Amino acid sequence: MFAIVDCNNFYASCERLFKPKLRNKPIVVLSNNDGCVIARSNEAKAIGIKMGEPAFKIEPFLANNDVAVFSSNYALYGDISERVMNTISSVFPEIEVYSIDEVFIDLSSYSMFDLSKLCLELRAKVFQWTGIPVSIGIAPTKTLAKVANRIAKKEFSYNGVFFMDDEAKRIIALKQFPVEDVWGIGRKYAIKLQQLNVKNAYDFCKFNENWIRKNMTVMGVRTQKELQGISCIPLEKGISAKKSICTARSFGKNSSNKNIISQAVANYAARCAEKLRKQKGCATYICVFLETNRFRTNDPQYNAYKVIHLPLASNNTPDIIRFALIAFDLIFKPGFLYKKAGVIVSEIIHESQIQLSLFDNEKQEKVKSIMITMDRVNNLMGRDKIRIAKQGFDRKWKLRQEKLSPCYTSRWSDLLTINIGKQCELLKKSLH
DNA sequence: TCTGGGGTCCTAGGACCC
DNA sequence: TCTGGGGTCCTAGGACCC
Repeated sequence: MFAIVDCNNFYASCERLFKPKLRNKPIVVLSNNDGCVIARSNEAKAIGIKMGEPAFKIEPFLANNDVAVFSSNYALYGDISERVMNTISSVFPEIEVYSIDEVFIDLSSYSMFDLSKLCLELRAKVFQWTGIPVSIGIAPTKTLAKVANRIAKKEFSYNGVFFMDDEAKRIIALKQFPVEDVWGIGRKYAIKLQQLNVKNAYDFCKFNENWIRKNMTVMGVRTQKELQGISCIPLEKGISAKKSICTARSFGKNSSNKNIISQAVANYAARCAEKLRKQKGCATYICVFLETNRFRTNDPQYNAYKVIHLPLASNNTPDIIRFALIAFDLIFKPGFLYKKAGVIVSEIIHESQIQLSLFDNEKQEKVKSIMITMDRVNNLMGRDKIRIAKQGFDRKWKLRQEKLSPCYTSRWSDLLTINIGKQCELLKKSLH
């Protein structure tokens, strides 16, 4: 048996945590650059705000409906996520953290009869300890657990926990579950399937396996088996090292200025190097890409990328920046208004496995110790306190984040202050 | 004016080998 | 008249997830 715990409207719930006034009010959280809606509270969903909607298109609507709008605050969400995960693993040690707001639990060592009760208790505990509401789906496979989770979330009578514990429940659930919502079936496959009259998860379960294998690869077959109740996707414990790492951003303002964009690229490269060091990996390839704004169809368009094979796999910031800028120089063309740039590092090997060269080992060691010191200082004093000159100082390319909430739990200066005296007065009043 | 960012996995097909 | 059979490796592109 597996469970999946999914935080309800996670980013919106995080924003609400420290602003009780927002209870029962519509909230949306925007993507980087305040671009699109990426999270909505139930109230926001109810008034018809769509996922992925560009913010500028619905600005008047948001204002008229008194919707609280936030820029995304990943420092806050990451920290709250960690608290949720820690709470869950204090109860169930066998977990797989699947995303910032989802976690799978292996329940095979528990008695079937206790599962509902245990999960209801877990849900209450997470809410009490972190303030985040969650939904829990329990089923014999991960894919079915995802289905169960959806039911737990939608049918309020289940109190946030739905246990698919027999065949009848499985069939009823699958029959009412749209095929496009199945975990592993995306938009493209859904369209093909619907054309063949496969409308819900139950139809898919019964559908021709050969067709699925041919058109959806073994991944599709695996999904089908999982829906039939045959577990094919095991729980993955531990954090696996990334095979590629990408840092890419749209600029707050389009730019054609080579200097400004190269600073942005240097900064993305620096982020990649940091992420590499964090997982003790060294990259063999580095790729830099540039994009103009594809929505401005009247503007001249130019998209380009360049991959460079590093002479020696590396994770030190000066190296990564240097090669990123070489690649950048090769693709940059003047005269275009650039919207976005990014750096991807790939073919990542463990730092202990780098092929050392004959002569410059001493230098390598030196750079390595500089990086360790730099990371330590920056962790303590704030990102980029020590940086490479190429990263620049004015940060003209930076994101637009006009509605950023405080980092309540991860920055000293943003801690909430509570006026106890006033709270006591209010409490007394309410008791009378 | 304004439209996100970060990943994984699989396969077909080409190039090459004997 | 007739033109084999078996393999590996790499990459681009397409699908998916949050």
